[in-house]
Amino acid sequence: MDQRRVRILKPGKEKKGIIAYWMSRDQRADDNWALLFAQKMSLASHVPLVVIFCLVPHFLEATARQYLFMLKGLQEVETALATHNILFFLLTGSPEKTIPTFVKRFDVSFLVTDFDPLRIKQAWEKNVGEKISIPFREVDAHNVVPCWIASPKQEYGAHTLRPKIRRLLPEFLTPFPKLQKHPYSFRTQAQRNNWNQIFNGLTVDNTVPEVTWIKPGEAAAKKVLLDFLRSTLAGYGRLRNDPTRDGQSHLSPYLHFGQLSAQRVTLEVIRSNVSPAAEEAFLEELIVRRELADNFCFYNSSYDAFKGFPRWSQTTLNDHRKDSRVYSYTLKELENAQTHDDLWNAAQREMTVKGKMHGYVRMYWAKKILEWAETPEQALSVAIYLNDKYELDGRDPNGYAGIAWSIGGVHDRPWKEREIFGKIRYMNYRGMKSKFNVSGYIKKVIENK
DNA sequence: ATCGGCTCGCGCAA
DNA sequence: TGCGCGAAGCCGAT
Repeated sequence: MDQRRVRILKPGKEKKGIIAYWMSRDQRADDNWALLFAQKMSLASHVPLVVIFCLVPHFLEATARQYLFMLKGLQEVETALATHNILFFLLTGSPEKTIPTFVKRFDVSFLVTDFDPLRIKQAWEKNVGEKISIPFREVDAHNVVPCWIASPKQEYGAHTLRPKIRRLLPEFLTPFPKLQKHPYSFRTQAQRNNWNQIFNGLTVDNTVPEVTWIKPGEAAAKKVLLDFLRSTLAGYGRLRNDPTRDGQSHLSPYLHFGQLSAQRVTLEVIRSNVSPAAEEAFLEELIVRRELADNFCFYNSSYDAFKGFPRWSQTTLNDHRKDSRVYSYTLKELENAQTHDDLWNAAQREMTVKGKMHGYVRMYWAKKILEWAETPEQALSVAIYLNDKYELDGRDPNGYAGIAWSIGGVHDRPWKEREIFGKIRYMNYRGMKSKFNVSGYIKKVIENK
């Protein structure tokens, strides 16, 4: 494995004792560079390997929809790890407490975690590091090109990140070694996790129910990937922006929870021998756009705030604060899809019912919130609130970057100045109608197809 | 249907 | 210092 994937969070020499991988963003047994790295270290030291996951109650306001998708995936991870002689611990509570306690209790000698650019994970890592005295490593198991290697700074747009990724891709797009059956067993009194008890004990928002059109877990993810390669990839470039067609990959929930590796998807797409145009269109989204979102969140800690917008955008939005808003809605009205705009209502309804709004409509949806909100700050917080509450892949850098693009011109350029938006790119109903069959989309959402 | 202008600033060439 | 060009568009002219 390329050592540039690994960052040293805490240096130090390894003592005797087991090695632990604190799994967080990359919730899978296969194709996981953080797990593979932890196993390599354990094999070199001839010690057992364990995997820990910290279940945080009320994580960033996540709902039953997201918790159940995640936990069912983790249940599968436990089984897969067990066949490799690796124990899986599900701890409940804040990682800042549970991880150091675990390290002490089981004499962990070396700690590995996976990379996540969001503030909360970065803070957890910092606080865990301060409370332990063993070496601590972070592995970027999510991106094909590790975030800090792709670029050392916040990029201005896809066009500045793209050439950097392209140059490094041959170095990082390598096949995955197989996880080995671990030869060193961990003897402990720890009992297997009681999943029913975990599901029933959840004290999260139950008003947002599970969805059934997409199944959680690594096995389901691989099946969806196969279906995509077989039937959708060839037309991806042509159909992905038409929400009345089934032209998307549907992989984002799996990628978000790390139930599927973007690098695995890339390898399979290339192996599929699809046309170069379709391959390029899809890899642009899968790699360049996703890794740009990680870059944005990692290097801009205000990724969900007005002050995280580029200067020109803050200036122009400030110039238009006093513009009169023609429409205005309460959060409840928005949440219940009760606006005058039937396309917007359909988009909102698609999200609340399916847990996934079509990518192209998402831009329109967020820009309308800016148009109707009293301030850009309110627009931002409402869009993030709704996205994180209903989307299966809420709380993802992709979501924050997408909303910042729509409302704050992040990774975009200025356009013709107008009311409220200032120089932020404008989108309207007329434009949507010229791009796809709006009434067909609305009908499709209402019929829940 | 198609085209240019809108408007900012990076990044590279010179 | 100059210049080309960019994540998803709009608008008006032709």
